[in-house]
Amino acid sequence: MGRTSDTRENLINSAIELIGTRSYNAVGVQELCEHAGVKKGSFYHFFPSKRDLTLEALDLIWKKFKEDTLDPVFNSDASTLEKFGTLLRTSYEYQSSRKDCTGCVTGCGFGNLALELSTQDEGIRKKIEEIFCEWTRYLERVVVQAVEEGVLPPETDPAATSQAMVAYIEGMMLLGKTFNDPYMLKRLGEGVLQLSISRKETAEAYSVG
Amino acid sequence: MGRTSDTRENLINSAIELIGTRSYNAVGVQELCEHAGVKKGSFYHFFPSKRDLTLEALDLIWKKFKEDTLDPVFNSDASTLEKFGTLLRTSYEYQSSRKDCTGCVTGCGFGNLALELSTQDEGIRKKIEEIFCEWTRYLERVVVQAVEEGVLPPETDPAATSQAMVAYIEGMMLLGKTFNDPYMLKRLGEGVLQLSISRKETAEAYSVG
DNA sequence: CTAATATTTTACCAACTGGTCAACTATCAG
DNA sequence: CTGATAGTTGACCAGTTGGTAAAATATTAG
Repeated sequence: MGRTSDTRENLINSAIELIGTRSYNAVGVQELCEHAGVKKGSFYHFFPSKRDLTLEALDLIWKKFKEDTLDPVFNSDASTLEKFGTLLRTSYEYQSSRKDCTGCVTGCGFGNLALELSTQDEGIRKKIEEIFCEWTRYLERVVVQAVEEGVLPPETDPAATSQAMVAYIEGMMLLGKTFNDPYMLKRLGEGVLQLSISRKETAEAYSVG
Repeated sequence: MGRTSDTRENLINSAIELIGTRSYNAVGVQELCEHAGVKKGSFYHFFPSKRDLTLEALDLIWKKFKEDTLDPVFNSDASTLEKFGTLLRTSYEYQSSRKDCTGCVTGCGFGNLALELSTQDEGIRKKIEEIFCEWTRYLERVVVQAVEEGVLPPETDPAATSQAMVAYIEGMMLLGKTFNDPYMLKRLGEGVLQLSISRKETAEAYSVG
């Protein structure tokens, strides 16, 4: 019954586009509405607040990232080396295209919002934490596979290593954005494989002082 | 001649404290003034804009970080392993204390502002880029030393490796903030040493597809 | 003691913030 | 054709945003 419309989706996509290239606080409800071709009243018909829109936008980009990148890459029968390589290359190409059309390397939408809002909005922080956890689990499976293939050493701790990889990838995106240089991702990408952490060895190495 | 005051310093310190625990856009000029015990007119007597205050705040935290952490650690005659270990432990302890007194892991002030403002303010982006460059140079010297000590393999590329380390540390801080868990830094810290990149080997490993 | 100067204060601004509400309109199921 | 329902609209709100300008007040060097 009643009318149907794609206003809801338009608003979510506008949020992804605008907040993704600038920041949460730099984009107002007004601008979001103008970009979506919608009046402010409609905004609050669909979303109780800007924050709730953002939460849904996070869900959507994570879903898309899984469908478009993570699943195709990690469900393929490629070697682990190829899988990591493809993931990194995809990130590089995406940031490259962002720079071409917006003038800026925009970085990772999750990392961006995490640093801007984690200390101020527990709900958003929690959501991104969960996304990072899921992402880590994706990588963990490949790390296990890599150990089986002999690409990573047998003492490798898959949980620690995959989390370190997520950290490294986020740091890579952060530097790419800071230097506004997509090529940074290409160069840094070469380091991910180095991150295989074997608990026993390294834990001791640092317990000085 | 004329009056003297510490209003300027107070404002810079307020900016470090407030923007550092929240975000640039979440803290207004008004609040900055209240925290510094100063009227808004005084603010604009010393700084042409909030942005300029922020630029100076960045200078100060970088200067302090060098004096309090980087210089003491890296000019010591400790082994490279101890140097990296101390740097990491200092980060952990600082974020730990932040959590104790603010309730939040606040992360790296440079990374925070970089992700929030890089696409919107070229001057701030450039300043943080320069800071990351200087930081990389600090680490590079230690990487060279580590190669000499035999802690890192002789094929190590010091420039690439030190940059990868900065990326990794920033990613570590990002995850620490996202999970609001200082212990994350402790666990992830164990991975830095793995990052020694030898150009020839890894570059080829990824040139698939 | 004075005069030049540095700092502080007060009052003000237009533009914008996120958000509300009630009236209005299009649309779909029966 | 009707009525319930879903979506749209525009006017409105109080509070805040970054920033301005001029008058008032300390302070210090000479």
